[in-house]
Amino acid sequence: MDKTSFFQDVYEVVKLIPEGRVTSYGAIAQYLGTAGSARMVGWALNSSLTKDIPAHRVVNRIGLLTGKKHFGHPNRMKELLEQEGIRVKDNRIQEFERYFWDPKKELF
DNA sequence: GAATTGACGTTCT
DNA sequence: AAGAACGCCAATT
Repeated sequence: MDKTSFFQDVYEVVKLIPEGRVTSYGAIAQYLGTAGSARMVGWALNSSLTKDIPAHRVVNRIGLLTGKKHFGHPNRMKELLEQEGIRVKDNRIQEFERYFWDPKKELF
């Protein structure tokens, strides 16, 4: 095993997120066993922007598009989510619980 | 090398 | 109930 490729693990999980689904930083962090370091997930995704990682499917615990500003343009993230059939109001995902994809439940 | 910040979340006050 | 503080760990300055 590597010396904790936290980032790479995050990429794996995010890439496994089905279309029309979303997850939260904490969920990924907990799945990786690094609960509490949800911030690192954000950092990881920051690097994922230049990769093939659909980071727009990852939001904070309340379904708020906190990282929209990192997509180059604030509306980019919202547009991407809506393209997948997810209803987004301002910066908040509607029925977040319904779209929530928990790796601990789906993958575990 | 120390201090600060950051796409969060939990817990204490 | 609402607000403030802390913890996580890496990257940037």
